[in-house]
Amino acid sequence: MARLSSADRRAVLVRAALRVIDRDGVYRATTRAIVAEAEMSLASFHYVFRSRDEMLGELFAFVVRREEEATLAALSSSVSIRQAVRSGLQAYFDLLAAHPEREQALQELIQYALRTPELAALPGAQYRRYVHSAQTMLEHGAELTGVRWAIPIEQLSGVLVAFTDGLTMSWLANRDDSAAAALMEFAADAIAAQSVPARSIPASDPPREQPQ
Amino acid sequence: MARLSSADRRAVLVRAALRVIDRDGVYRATTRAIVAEAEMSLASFHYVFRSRDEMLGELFAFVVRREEEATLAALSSSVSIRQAVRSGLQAYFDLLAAHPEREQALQELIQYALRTPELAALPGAQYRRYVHSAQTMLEHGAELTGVRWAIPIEQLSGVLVAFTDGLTMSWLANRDDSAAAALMEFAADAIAAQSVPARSIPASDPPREQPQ
DNA sequence: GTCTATACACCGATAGAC
DNA sequence: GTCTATCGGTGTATAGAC
Repeated sequence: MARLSSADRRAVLVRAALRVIDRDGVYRATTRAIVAEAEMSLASFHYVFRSRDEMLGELFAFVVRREEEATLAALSSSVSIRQAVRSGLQAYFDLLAAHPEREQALQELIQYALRTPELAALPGAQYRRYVHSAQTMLEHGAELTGVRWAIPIEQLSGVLVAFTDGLTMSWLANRDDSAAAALMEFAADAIAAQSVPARSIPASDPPREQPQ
Repeated sequence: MARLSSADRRAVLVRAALRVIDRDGVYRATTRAIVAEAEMSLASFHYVFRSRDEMLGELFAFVVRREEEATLAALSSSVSIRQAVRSGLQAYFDLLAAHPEREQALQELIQYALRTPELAALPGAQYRRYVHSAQTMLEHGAELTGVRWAIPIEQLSGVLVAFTDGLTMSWLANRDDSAAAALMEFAADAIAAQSVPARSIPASDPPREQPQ
């Protein structure tokens, strides 16, 4: 194998490991399988990574970053906030349907990290980043469509993330596209119901639920 | 070890395996660790189970059954349907908070089963059972509080399961009780909003959400 | 820096004594 | 029916030649 800088070799190995994990699962992504995928020797792995777990930590960060970028890019122009939320969910679902192995791999990585003391803090951090992304989308969507949120935005972001988690779990389990669509319709309705026109005086009959 | 019937020995091993999985994860629940936990010899394991995967299949069925019974038992008497849904969610959450290892173990088992051809059908079946449980609860709750559902019950059951999945994922990641409570409030509102009084004439302003 | 060869632990599963 | 002993294989990680 050609001479590579340490950073380059780490990146090559992380990408190779990701292909193995997508294909065969975290459990089978052994150091041997990874270096075979990357077409390099086993010793080269341990020349740039102290351990397999160290590599998995770097891989986890890479995956979270990639996922974040993909979903944030999906903010389309919409006339209503309901439509904006709905199409944001659709963009996520399209990603899920196009690469189910990736989402499954991410779930496995979360479980693995939770069981590994050295990596146990990563899932919490990843989750906070997702909530933050959701918050950005909700704020931006509200601004674009001229509404504001009637309940605290942090709370609503958590709800949106929970919806996408639930969507992911159920679709991975049954691959039922129409059930997924129904769930997204429901979620878009329920979230949009928490919006009020941006310039209106706060209603005396306060927020909670029901039409917009 | 005393002589046991095959069925008894299988049950003993399944329960021991469950303790190991709760404590150390599916990945570390090796045949050796399991028989050590059960205080029997390795050969006894293979006397009653053809393979480790065969045992895990039996264990998976056991866990799904246990989970189902626990949630179905939680249907309390409530005056409003919102309150009924809310307390149903609370009952599930109490279970989750009391035994987080169990839910984490279940997630791992699902991932493992999806990667194992012999067990790949189990998660789908488990998911259908959950949706069915949710449907039973929603039907029963509606009956008790004198309402009916404005959208198809299968659809609403899927939503409820998605909420519990999202609740599970987020709480396992951040252990934030108040965020979990906020999510449950939101879910109870959103689901109860799909109910109408049982004896009323269907509203002319029809029940949000598309028919399927 | 990169390789081959190997150490050493542990895996699932089985043979064969009792 | 239950055990000890062991097989063949694979895991992570490292030693040492080049």
